Amino acid sequence: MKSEPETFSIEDLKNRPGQRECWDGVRNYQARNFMRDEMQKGDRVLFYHSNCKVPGVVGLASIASAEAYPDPSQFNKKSPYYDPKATKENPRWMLVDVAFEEQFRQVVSLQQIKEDPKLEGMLVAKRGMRLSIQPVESRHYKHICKLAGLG
DNA sequence: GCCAACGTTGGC
DNA sequence: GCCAACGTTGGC
Repeated sequence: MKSEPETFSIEDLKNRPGQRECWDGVRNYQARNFMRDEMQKGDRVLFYHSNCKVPGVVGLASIASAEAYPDPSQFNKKSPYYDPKATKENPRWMLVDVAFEEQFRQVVSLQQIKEDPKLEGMLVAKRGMRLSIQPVESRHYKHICKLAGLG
């Protein structure tokens, strides 16, 4: 899951009460569908910092909600994520809660990901891939953890 | 700050 | 339903 650290960083997640937060503001259907249809409580997440000095995976999180539920910010007129076409009866945007697990001592940078043959095919390294939530293959996940120095 | 790639919008 | 125009993402 990608986030711009200036907006919401892994440190922010770590410092939230209960070290968890709802992943609001996703306004892309494909990303929404991943949260709604693919994610289950306890699933591990690679936390990725984008649009920053060293983009890359900065730590681990996990899915903390039993299932996806409507993103409250879509109903909030004061929110930058407000969606006038969404109604409570027919919400358009769903989210999951995410819990902090680990912060890597060192970022596994996008450049590292691109250069490592064992990470070949990772979506995040593909040209033009902007999707903010992406599936990660188990072998890629494991290798990222290894690079980060985790057992 | 540039700009390529992509997603969404809306006129027709 | 096509597609041009526009807005956003995000690496560089």
